[in-house]
Amino acid sequence: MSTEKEVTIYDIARKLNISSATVSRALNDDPVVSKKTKQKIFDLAEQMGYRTNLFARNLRNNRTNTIGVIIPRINSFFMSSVISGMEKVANQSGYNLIISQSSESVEKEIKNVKTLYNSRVDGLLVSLAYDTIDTSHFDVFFKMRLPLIFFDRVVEHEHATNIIIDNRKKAYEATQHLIDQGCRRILHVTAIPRQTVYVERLAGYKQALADHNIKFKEDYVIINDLSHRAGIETAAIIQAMNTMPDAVFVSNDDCAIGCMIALKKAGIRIPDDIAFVGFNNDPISTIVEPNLTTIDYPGYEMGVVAANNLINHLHLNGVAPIHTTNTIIIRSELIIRASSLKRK
Amino acid sequence: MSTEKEVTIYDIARKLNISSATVSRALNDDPVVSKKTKQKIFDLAEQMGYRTNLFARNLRNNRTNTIGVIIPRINSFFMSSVISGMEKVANQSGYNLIISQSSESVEKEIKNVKTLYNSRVDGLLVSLAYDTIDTSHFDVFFKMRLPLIFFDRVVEHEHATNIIIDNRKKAYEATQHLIDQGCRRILHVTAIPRQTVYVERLAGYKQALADHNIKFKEDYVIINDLSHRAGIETAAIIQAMNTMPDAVFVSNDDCAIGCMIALKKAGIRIPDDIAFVGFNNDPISTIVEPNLTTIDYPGYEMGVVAANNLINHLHLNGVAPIHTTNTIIIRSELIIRASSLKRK
DNA sequence: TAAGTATATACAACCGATTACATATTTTTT
DNA sequence: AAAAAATATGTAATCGGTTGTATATACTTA
Repeated sequence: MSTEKEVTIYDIARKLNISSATVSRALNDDPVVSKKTKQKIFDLAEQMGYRTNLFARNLRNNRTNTIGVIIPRINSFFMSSVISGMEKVANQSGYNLIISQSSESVEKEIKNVKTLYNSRVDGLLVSLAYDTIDTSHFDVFFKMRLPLIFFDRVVEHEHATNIIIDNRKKAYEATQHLIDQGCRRILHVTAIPRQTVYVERLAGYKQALADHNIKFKEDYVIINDLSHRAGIETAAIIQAMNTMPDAVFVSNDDCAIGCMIALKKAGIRIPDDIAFVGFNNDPISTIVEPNLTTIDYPGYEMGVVAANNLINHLHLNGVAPIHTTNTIIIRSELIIRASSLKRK
Repeated sequence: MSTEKEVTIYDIARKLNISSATVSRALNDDPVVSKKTKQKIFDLAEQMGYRTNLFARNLRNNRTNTIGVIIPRINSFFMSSVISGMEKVANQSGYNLIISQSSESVEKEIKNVKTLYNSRVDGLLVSLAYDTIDTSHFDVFFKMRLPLIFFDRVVEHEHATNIIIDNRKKAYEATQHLIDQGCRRILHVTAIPRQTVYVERLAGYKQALADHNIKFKEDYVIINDLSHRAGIETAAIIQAMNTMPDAVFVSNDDCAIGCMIALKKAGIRIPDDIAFVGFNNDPISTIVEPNLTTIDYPGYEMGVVAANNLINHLHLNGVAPIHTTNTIIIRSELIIRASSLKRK
């Protein structure tokens, strides 16, 4: 075994006594090259173990066939499903994915944008960090007319497409479902309503209450980081209340389950004393007892749609500017399980 | 807003009336360039919004600062943790990660290797697909002396480093623990012992039985794909047995939990009738009731170690050939929870 | 001050593919 | 058989950095 020198089109050209231009054309299947020559070139390339030097190509073409992805964190069921979907689509279309995590911090997100910009990705798929409000760090992309798609945690932007689910409607449905079960004191546990997702969910929750003549109470909204641990803490808060709620609608399954388990340990019956609805439809929602009612948030599909959309746009190459489609709403669904069924 | 032309070192050189070579050297902080000139160049580069063209650089340097990752599937807790760890390390060292999924198929894996090879990744981090036995598709990498690290699903190879946990020992401990709890009819549910991981676990299981004078029975080993669904099917098999086992040691939490829940539904008490031990320490193992005894498999750490190792090797640039370290064993641990505690 | 050394900058080739344009070869038409 | 058209191939510039070598300038030293 020894390090082999890379084979170039020049090597092939020399051996066949033809010009490198012809080799290049042949390898790109240019119809202008005769079938005979093409075959010779293909065969020799194969035999010599030729592989395109993508830098040389990209340097000329000024395209990388690479898509940048920025997400808060990869290791949740939802996010890894999204990535899985994106990877599949990208791979099929000959694109590579460069994934970077913002770890929920704007600073890191800004750094990531810079890195990906310098890596000359052809476009960007982004789910915003927890505390991103100002999005001017993406301006470099808009300036260079590079397509950008936000998904899940999005922000309205004239030059970007958003891919989301109808958070308001689903939150409405979740709340209404609880009301239908006879609940009246419904708590909403969510993250700071800074990101649209949470604003919308809160709005849906409020609307459902209003539509059923239930008065909205400020202290029935609990704000935390939606972690499992936060769920446990929320359980303590609930137990300390004068009148306990009869239902809790949480913006994420992890947190919902943390809370549910803690309450169960304290002897509170789910759903009889307190009904629960989560959000995301993580696999854990079917493991916990009772199984958690939740909103199915199709991560894989979201990843597929986001990547497809970006790649389509890249192929149209500016023919259809990205702001023609502004928002894509993915189908999502309330899945009713035992944790919220008071009336069997 | 308008598409801006990219700024090159030539633009900077022209404006400052110096040569592009000096600009290039200055931007790479070459000590041969005077401080004054450097400052001028830095300032102008900043002001003009210069960014390095990585293709041009890579074309010259023949390095990409990119690491390829091939995994069976990203959307499991374990794998996404691994990736998370890799991404963190890579990002810190200025490397990009290109992740591709083999979807547990050799064919796809072969395709991925080719793609990554053509993308000129500097090295490869690989966890093998379910049915990969022959690994000759990695030969191109060895041939070009590109470093390759296997993790989790590994294969012995003279030129690759393996990063694993001590599967045999941990399986031994898990089995011994069950024996200590008084179990004697211990079932082992695992994948086809084709990949070392499963071979080792099976070996550890057998060894523990042997060391405690329990006769190994061929039909106490159940082979499936370790999915949740497979767990449910396994529950049916167990119930159909003449004498049911008093313990089950499963090679993965997902499958263990599927089986456990199905048995519970059938009225079998866990752990009193049948004790359970899983593998991986997925978050679900603390959600299910009773909580699942399992082996903590530190994915994040594994990702960190794998990426660190590869990058170290890249920086040493052949000084330390990769086969000097052949195997790295990550610490892992049996975590005892209620699902296996017969003696409280 | 002249020679010698150190420091700073410039020149130009190079990495490997792409492609507009020029030229050569073959085929078709008259 | 000559001209026209169609087809196939070649020439050379280009993308934007990097770097070995040459040259120019400043600083020591004798």
